[in-house]
Amino acid sequence: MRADAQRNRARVLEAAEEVLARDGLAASMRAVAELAGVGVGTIYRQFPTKEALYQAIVADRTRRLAERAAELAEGGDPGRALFTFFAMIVEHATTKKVFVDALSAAGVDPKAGSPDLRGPIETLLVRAQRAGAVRPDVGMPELLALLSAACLAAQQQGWDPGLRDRALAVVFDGLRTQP
Amino acid sequence: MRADAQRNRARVLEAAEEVLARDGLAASMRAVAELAGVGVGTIYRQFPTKEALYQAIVADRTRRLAERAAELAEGGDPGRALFTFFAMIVEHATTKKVFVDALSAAGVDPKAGSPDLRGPIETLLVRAQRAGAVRPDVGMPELLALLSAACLAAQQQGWDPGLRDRALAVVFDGLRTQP
Amino acid sequence: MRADAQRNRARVLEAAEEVLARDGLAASMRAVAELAGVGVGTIYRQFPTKEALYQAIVADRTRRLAERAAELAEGGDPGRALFTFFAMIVEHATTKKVFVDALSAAGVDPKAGSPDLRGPIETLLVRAQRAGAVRPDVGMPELLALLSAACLAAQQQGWDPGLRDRALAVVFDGLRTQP
Amino acid sequence: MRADAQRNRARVLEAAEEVLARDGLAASMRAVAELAGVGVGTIYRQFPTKEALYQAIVADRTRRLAERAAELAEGGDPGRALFTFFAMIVEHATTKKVFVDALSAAGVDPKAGSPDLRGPIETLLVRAQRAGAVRPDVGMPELLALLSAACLAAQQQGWDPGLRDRALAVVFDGLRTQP
DNA sequence: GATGAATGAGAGTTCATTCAT
DNA sequence: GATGAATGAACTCTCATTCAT
Repeated sequence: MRADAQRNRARVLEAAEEVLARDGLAASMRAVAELAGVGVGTIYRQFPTKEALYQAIVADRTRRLAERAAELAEGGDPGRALFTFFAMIVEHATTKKVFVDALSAAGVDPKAGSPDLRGPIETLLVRAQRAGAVRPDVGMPELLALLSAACLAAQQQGWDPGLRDRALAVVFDGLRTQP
Repeated sequence: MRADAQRNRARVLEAAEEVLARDGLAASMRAVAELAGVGVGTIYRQFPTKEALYQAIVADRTRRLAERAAELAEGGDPGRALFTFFAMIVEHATTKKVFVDALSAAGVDPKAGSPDLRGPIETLLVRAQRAGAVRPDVGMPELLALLSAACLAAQQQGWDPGLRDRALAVVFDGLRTQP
Repeated sequence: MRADAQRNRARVLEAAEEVLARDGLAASMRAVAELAGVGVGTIYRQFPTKEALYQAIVADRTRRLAERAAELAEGGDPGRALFTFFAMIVEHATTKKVFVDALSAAGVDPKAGSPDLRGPIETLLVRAQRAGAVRPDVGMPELLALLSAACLAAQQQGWDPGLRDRALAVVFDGLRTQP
Repeated sequence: MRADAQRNRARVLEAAEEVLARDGLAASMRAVAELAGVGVGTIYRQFPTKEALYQAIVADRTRRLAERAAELAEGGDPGRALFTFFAMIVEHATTKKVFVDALSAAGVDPKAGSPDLRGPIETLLVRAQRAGAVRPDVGMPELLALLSAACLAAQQQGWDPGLRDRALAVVFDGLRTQP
């Protein structure tokens, strides 16, 4: 791919995230193009469809999160690692507001359930359970469900850091091995 | 208001809920009108705007849920009452799928945070805390945040009853007074 | 159908014929709407698709021509009747220029082959053959082929009346019973 | 012109004919470029405009047909020569379907009237009339009109060989010296 | 000279909203 | 009061054409 094409692709993705965050699902391709400073045709060269653009955003973001998960899985306190990742991903959702629902409504699993992320998260969960930090009867489905729920609510209602901490504290307590 | 106008209002609200549930945000006024068996003009006579129609649905639904909360607050096990109401509202979200995001994306607070519901929920929470069934350091903000989160995720991802139970079990454990 | 809707439908059809004649296949719905003095939405209310509009024009025109054919079939010189109708239809194509190709390219049979017209034309042909005015070995397929050909060329190249007469004279001589 | 440029020009013309035949008027430059195995820019270097490309195709084809006409004019039965050429050109139109209308709709005279072909055809006509095979009162305008008509209809409606023969038989009979 | 990425006007179509019937 | 025909802005997407690489 040519250098300019690559640069434009990046600009489009960035702009699309921002516009999606502002306008939600109703975001128009024209708005994305204007923010990116390119013509609409340029977007369509890279992403044949509006939905394809959305999916590309998800994929991009998922990849970055998966990397962070892998890092966390390699060292330190297993329980802490899982909770840290959980909190991090929710914080992410808050920052890049509105984007989760846009995507999931577009038929894309919200990031947590996205295939690439399942593996890394499962690793974190299993490690935490082996270390006795998390109840052994908690499975991936409910963990992902809770994660998605927190992401959705955080971004849609704009959880501030304090609220996020308090809400997640409840969830983490529920996940912890009960004495 | 004339009798037929009142009947029409009810039919429109009912149809709007169903169409919203089916088509999500993209629901068109025409579709609502057709299902209700009225002309689009008739809708506009009652609801000046699409958004006004949505808000009316929320209000309608909120009112009914508030009634249920009040009933629950009057008798029985206080802890059980809170959790029952919590679960009930999430189940509701699953059934009337897609409608939460449609509304919240339209600028309407998801039902849980809606003013009319705050009071009844607070009553349930305070009672449960007084009875020692729920941790005293849990406040309304995080309770509502968790409730919204569960509703959003449940309806957007179609939580089945089993998943709902397991996910809520974690949250409820986190809310319960820790030994 | 309401009176105003009917009036608009007629205006749209008329405008569409004219625009099609001017711009050919590339005619835009917006151009039709502007000439008709209505909004584009008004067109779409009556004709769900650009192609549907085109087909409606064909149907309209076919119906009118079929009526003329029926009239001709009822009296007078059978040979003359066939040739008169043939010439009339070609003249028609010249006047309402470009519309034939627009339609046929849109997948619609050029008027001559259009189902409603087959019957009336066959009647004229058979009568002319029985009267000995037209060669008995000429069949409908080639008659329609020649008719279509003349229509297409007449409208696409704007045959003037003199040219039309001379070209059709050749065809008619070829159709006539050879001595 | 460099050798590779010349080769590209040929490839583009060939591809353009094929694409035009397949997609008709809606043929896109991109499709032509892809089939030719060149970039779109390469086409634009040789043909400043889409229409220029179309005209070049016509010119190319006309030149080849003119050569055939000249060959036919040199020997054999004059009447037969005219009719043979007439039939040949119509068959051509059938094979390279859709292309005639694409061109003529683009404002290009259908091949028969194209300047380069007028001369050769006139030669054939005059020879046939001198030999007494064709009526002396038939002029070039109506001959070209009939030829165009047959070409247009043949390609637009996909005349099969049998239909072509029967339709042309009528025209040829009309052209022949009447006893 | 060749390439194909970028452009942006313009295409068909939809839909919230208005208003004559 | 009810109706649904009319409106036209806005949408997604295409494609002839230009120009940096």
